[in-house]
Amino acid sequence: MKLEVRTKNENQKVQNLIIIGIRDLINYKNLEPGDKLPSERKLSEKFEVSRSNIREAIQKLEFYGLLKSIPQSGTFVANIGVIAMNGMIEDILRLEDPDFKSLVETRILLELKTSRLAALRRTDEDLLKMGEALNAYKEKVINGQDAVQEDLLFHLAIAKASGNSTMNTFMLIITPEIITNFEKYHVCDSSLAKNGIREHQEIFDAILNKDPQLAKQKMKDHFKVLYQYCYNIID
Amino acid sequence: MKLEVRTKNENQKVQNLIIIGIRDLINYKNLEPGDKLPSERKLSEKFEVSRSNIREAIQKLEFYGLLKSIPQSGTFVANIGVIAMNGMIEDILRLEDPDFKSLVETRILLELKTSRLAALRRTDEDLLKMGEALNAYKEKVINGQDAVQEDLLFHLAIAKASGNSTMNTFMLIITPEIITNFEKYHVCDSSLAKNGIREHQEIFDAILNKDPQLAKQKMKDHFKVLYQYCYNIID
DNA sequence: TGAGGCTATTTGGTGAACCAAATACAAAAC
DNA sequence: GTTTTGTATTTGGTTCACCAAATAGCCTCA
Repeated sequence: MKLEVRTKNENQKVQNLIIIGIRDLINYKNLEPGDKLPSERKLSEKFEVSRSNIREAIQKLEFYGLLKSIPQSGTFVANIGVIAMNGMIEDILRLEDPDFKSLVETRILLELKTSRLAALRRTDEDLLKMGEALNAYKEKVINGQDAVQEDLLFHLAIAKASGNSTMNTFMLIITPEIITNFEKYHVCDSSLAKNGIREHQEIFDAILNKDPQLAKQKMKDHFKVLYQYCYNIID
Repeated sequence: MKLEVRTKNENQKVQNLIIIGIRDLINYKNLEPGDKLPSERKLSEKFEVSRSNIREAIQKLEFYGLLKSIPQSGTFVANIGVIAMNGMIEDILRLEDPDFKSLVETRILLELKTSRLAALRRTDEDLLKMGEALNAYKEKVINGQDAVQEDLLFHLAIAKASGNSTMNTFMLIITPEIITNFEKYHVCDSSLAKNGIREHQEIFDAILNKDPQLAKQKMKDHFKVLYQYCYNIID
């Protein structure tokens, strides 16, 4: 087999072709949930790609919960039916990279909820962590330094305090992209940052006092400026 | 180097140790954003693990946007500062597996939004796909068959129509787990399913007529039963 | 006949060798 | 002194050979 170096884009294309192949295999061979896929070696032969490529594709489908690999045994179709399998694979194939606007939109949605949940569920330890993050943020802003990172870490602390691990994970996934774009577009400059201290403090207090409605409202206020700022940049 | 077979749990532990090692390296060596990490070989030597293990750990951090690998060049620290880096790595290490309750909670949050956005942004093509999914669902229910998959595919079609790729991705991530649990707990039995047709139709109509408020409300109604049902199971 | 154990094969996982692009560095050319 | 060119090294990616667990088939013995 000749050795090829592929660009990321080409690699993506190959992977998608393998995923299509696996989908067709499931359809054609009428594989039910729990059935075993052909071995990685056979698949690599059949699709005429390396075993690594096969493994990558399988890992991707495993990430989305469609397959399940078991060591020394085989790769199995997950416990969702063929219809859902086909639908989801189609969606995964067509999935596009997230744009900044969609990230901000999703962040706001998540955070209005996490702030509310945090007010309901926060433990004393959560509160301590949030306090630390808030102080780190304040200090930076007062010294006139850039505080985008500390800002986001405070928000992540809230997500953690929400007690919802899924939302916490999702916040972690979108945060780096948010930070990068904020720094790129100079969102959260010093003029915004001064209000930021007050707004963060208000959110913190509401969560401290276990007032979910107020926590959500204060988060909303906090995002109001940010949101408009972002949309001016984007549109 | 001796060959070991590790359980998934042990593997997780090793990976976490490597991630901690990388974090310490960044801190101790004061690596700034954009700086290059030691090569995979050197890291594998330093941490006394195989290069595969190093690559896995790097790929995980790359998934969360903290590192960036460039072929034939090196692995670089992402463009977020050391503070955010440390905070996020700590969060990633402590991240727990999502529980069903947190999944349902997140799903409801996402879908109230996607239905609203879909009503605002749906294209004719989106509508077509949603219609197809709805019909497939109806047919199954009328025939008295299990329709969990078709149910979820209709909801995924809405997520796609929302025009928000981030939310679409997140819905794809949680859907398989939702399906599995629903089938496990026999959520969406026939009694629920008959109301389901009407409720789905109402959501569809609201999106068709581009009425965001109604779409959200109908989605809320749809989840009301479901939500209580789930909570009875869980708690 | 069938239950238990033994062996050969198959499987996903792992590690080492290898690849080509990128980089670093020094020598040569101007 | 500066630029260019040639070469050796370094790098993440890729492939291949091997591992041990799991499995399947067969044989043995009761």
